[in-house]
Amino acid sequence: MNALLRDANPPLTRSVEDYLKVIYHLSNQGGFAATSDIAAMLDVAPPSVSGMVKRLSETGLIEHVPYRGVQLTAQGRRAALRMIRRHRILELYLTQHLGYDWGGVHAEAEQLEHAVSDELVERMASALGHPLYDPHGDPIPTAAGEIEEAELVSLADAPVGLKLELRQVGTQDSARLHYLAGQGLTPGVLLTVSERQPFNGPTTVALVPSGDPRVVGRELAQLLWCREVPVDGYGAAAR
Amino acid sequence: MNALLRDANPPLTRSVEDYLKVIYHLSNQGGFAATSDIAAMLDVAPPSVSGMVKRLSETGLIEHVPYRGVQLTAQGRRAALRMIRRHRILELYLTQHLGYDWGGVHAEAEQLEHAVSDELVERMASALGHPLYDPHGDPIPTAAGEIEEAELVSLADAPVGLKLELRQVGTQDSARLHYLAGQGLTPGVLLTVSERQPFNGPTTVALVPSGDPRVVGRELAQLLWCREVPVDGYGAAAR
DNA sequence: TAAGATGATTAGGCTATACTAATTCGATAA
DNA sequence: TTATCGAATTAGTATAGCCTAATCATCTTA
Ligand SMILES: [Mn+2]
Ligand SMILES: [Mn+2]
Ligand SMILES: [Mn+2]
Ligand SMILES: [Mn+2]
Repeated sequence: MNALLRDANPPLTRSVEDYLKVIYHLSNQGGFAATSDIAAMLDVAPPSVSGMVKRLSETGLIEHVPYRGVQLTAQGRRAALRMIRRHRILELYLTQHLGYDWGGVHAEAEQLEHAVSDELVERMASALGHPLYDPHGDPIPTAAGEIEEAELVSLADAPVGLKLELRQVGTQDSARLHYLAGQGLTPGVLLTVSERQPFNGPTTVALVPSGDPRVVGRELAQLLWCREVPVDGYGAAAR
Repeated sequence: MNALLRDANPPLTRSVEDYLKVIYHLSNQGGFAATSDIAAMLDVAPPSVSGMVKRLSETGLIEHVPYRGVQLTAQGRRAALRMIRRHRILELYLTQHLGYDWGGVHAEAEQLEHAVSDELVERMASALGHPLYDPHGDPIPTAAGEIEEAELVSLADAPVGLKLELRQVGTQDSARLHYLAGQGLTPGVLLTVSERQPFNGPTTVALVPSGDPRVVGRELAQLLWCREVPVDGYGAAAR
């Protein structure tokens, strides 16, 4: 078959969709996604990434600077955000309508995101009342491809004394998620930073309004992304 | 990599899963599924089927008699029924919980059946109350791999005068399904055969209890599979 | 500034799945 | 009983993904 006659815009394969998502996450802060980081996140060998990168840049989904890394083009970014929308709507639907807990949804959504039709995604979004956040607090991109960019501080960096709303939990690891849920540390919770031990020590917080203390080690604290709340306090209701 | 060290039981690919399903449907009545019929149903070229048939028989999923066709082994049959269970539960879930109509579910389920986990399938089955039939009236295999074998007559062959319950609609074509639904011809409906024109002519039925007449051409009548109902009449309630 | 170390790429191969063109088998019909 | 025809198979090729081993580029450090 003549290459010129081949479909100019074939649908993306599931591999390509996953590559675009991880490139989005790795280059989100404006930088380049490195080959080895992409390889690690997708659990493939670095040469596999080099090969895929060649194809993706030929099709105009990414920009490749050899030995530096890659970034998404506008087209690639649109495709990535479409996948992220699907993934997060699926996660929320599975928790809200099918009894999944937030530690178990990720793996299921990782598969389903490639199989659902646009129609099904939008039907689930409707059934959920067009939600803005997934079960982990991550913002759901709109169908038009816009995504909320919140300025959040990690609990590991938040100064003592601050009152915070926990907004996002930055892991998909189900053991960590289950532990955090057991501690009552889920998106939407209010807390104040009561102290922090030196030398990368744990952070102690007090839940609001109960006042219950929680001691959070640095590894987990780095995963807890928070929004500062005015101390007089109706920030959560205003969200 | 040494072939002997490769995974002895790799998960089935989506292609393999679809081949097994169509072989099941084509060889259901005990016969052999022909290469060209498999090719037509999967919309691939016959040599592609020959190649796949070789691999599937090497892995013990089918039995191949060259130039005759193929049949499923016990293992292949189990795999096929597992896919059919997934497909039918998905179809029913999409219609019952997400507002799909019965003409639109098939294509969606055809993709999702390969992506859902066993856990998700069983959660959907629970949410549906462990249903026995899909939206088209087809029986849903159990998780253990058993399937109801009903003796049904096609409306095209049913003798005049008989009282019938419409049980299954044997097509996935959405135009035909929409038309039939518009005529009130959906699984569970009761009807009596009032007359049939000769020379492959249409069959006229009366809906029960309304008595409304419906004239059904031979092509559609052949798709309507019915169960005979005792004339005194509580068959439907006993189902 | 030259050597390592580290990370990226190229070279070469493998499997799954499809295709077209050529060939072969088997059933039917002269 | 053989010629023929349609179905099935084989031969050969392509693409998407992945791999390991070898090479190459860039950054760091002595
Ligand atoms: Mn995925
Ligand atoms: Mn999430
Ligand atoms: Mn179906
Ligand atoms: Mn399918």
